[in-house]
Amino acid sequence: MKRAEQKEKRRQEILAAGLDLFIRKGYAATRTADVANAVGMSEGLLFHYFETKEKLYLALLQTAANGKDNVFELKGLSPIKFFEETAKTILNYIAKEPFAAKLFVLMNRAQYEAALSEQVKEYLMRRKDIDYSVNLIQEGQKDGSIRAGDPVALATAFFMAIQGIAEHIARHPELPVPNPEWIVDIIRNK
Amino acid sequence: MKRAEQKEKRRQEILAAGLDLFIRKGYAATRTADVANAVGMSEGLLFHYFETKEKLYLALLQTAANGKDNVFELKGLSPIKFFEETAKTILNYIAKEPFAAKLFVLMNRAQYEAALSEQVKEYLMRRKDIDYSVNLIQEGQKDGSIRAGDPVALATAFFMAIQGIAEHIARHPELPVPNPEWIVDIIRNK
DNA sequence: TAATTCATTGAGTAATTACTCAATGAATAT
DNA sequence: ATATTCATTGAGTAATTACTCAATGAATTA
Repeated sequence: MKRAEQKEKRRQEILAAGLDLFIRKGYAATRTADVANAVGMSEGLLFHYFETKEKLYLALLQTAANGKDNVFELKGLSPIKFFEETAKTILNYIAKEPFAAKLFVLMNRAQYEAALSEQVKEYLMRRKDIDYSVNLIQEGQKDGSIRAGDPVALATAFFMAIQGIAEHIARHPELPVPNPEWIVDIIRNK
Repeated sequence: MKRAEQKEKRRQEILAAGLDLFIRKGYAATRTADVANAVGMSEGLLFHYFETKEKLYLALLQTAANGKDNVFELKGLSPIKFFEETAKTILNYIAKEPFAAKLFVLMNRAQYEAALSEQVKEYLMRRKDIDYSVNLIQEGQKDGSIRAGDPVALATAFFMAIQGIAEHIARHPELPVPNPEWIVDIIRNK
């Protein structure tokens, strides 16, 4: 069974190289030749592993979607705890799992990337995190744990702050990762 | 002088359409045909106004660079005041001047966009805002206005949070804009 | 009015690039 | 040992796309 192992290993190499290039240069600007080059294989061979460039992208999105589900298995927590755990989970991932961090970036970017088929768009988060958390924000405002203000604006600020930080750190893994509690202070009532 | 006025007006239309598409789809994915279409002109005519797609991009970057200089005429303020003014200025721009907001997004994205010539790269911010503000963070930590923690991580958190929020709002102008003070609370000492 | 400038178009071109495919040889199975 | 599978290559193709250019007619100038 050596062949199957090797094949899977090669597949993962392509996925990693593709992910890195996609989040750095964007989907459209990433050439299949670039990906093949990064892995150290001929361009032709790439298509032995993934039928099309878009299917490579799709495979990454599916992986990301699965990971994201896990991150958001955080229901049932008190409002402020939910946001604390969310920030902590995502930023910890970024520090310890660069691949996961890049997937997070890819996932959020995918919404805006053009030139993607309908099939791909099915895998996109429709900013459910924000929708869901708007309710939580309102609860938190009632129990006094979250500051006053427009709940949508608060949710946007929280998630987009994490998004901005995650994008930057995913591209510059050498930089120190901010403390998740700092981000929670965007919405926390003091 | 009607001709010159019309020409300048048309030029601005192209710049606006290009900017919107560039920040939505990215430079590489934006077709010159898309831009022409958005303005309502033939693709050929576009090249009567801008020699190349890249020179259109460059023109936008130059505009952005000028605007940015103004935003960062904020030296001489106390550390925490600097960050308060920075957050306020940028987020106010986003609310009131969509064009300026999109320029801000473009500017920050440009660093990562591939397929750009050396000429373009001269116009890119080298994250001077972060470099400069690391010193300010340290001062603020001494005078007690800014919380303890790695200054680079704090500066990253602050600017990347603004970046993430700005990107999102520039693309969804209908959403409520977060209060700048919330963002400053990322770094503020309480 | 006549001459001239120039905005505008649409068809065409050269370059790029995602993807194909026939050929090869090394690993695996028999 | 022989046959077979399949990873791998590199040359080739069709499609896309940035950009060109000759032609046109409307606005401007003389």
